[in-house]
Amino acid sequence: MAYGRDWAHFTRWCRLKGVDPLPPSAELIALYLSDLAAAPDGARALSAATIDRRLSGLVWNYTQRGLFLDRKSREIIAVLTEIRQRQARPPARKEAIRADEILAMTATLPHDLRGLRDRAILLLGYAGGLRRSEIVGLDLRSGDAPGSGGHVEIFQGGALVTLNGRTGRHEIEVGRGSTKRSCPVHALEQWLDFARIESGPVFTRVSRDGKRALDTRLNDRHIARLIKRTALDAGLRAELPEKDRLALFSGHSLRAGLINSIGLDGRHDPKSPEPSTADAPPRRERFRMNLTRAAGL
DNA sequence: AGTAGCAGAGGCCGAGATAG
DNA sequence: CTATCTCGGCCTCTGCTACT
Repeated sequence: MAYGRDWAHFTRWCRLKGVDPLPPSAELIALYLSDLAAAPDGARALSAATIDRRLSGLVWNYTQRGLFLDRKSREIIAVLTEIRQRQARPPARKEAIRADEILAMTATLPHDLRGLRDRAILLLGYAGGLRRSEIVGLDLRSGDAPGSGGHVEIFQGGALVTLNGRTGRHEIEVGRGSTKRSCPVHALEQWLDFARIESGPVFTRVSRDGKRALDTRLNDRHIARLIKRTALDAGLRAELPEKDRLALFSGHSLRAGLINSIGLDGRHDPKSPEPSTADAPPRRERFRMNLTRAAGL
């Protein structure tokens, strides 16, 4: 339970201040919260959202002890409002990546097995607007390999990515790109072919010499590192210092990039009505919304 | 609308494999 | 052997979403 750590942190703070965490006192909590926002003794200042969540943790902990902390008390409301006003700023956004930048990034990859894999990851992730965890969770065929979060099927017209999300499954159609160099489906086929992958995790580890595909699923952390490294190598935003450039690109950038380039609102809408299937061609032949072309690949 | 809870993202560090 | 590289484990922070 993550709330256990909230409690531990709070009681440590109380010890340092020489006060008793029990019984709950709104004044004490308010003091604690404002300390979190003020970054005491060199610690990093927490954001209002985190402080809010910490407060939830404390309320929960008090409740577990049969006690009641009123989070709506005047003192707490006042300090939270003050923190929010002080920190008011537009939410931090990761830099979105454009299609030409993705191509520049893939161009920095070598032509060994690892390079094929990473190229497929970048292009597929970008064209499908996938999260890093969604990318590494993909299986070939619908299987239940450990850690599976969905699967991908390849057809003539493109690839169909099916994600098993928390809120149900949804499908993403990834069409073919305008050229082989920019085509996510081609990159995927190349990787699967040379890695001799016929089932199980789509993206696996590669031996260090880049000649053999291993059978363990890739960790999602690799995606984040891949994006940052290739963005640096490709010289994107070269006018910024390296530290800023690293902070700018994250594993989220693939998703954000697609959203920008085709103007979606950032979420797949599972409630949007499926087109009538009465006389539509079979699902796998449709690829009605070519995200790949829309994304500029 | 506000809250609780979940899960995604990044930092740090170390394990394991391989190159020299 | 040591150096280097890739990647995963574990942690914290925080954004997102379901629930009330």
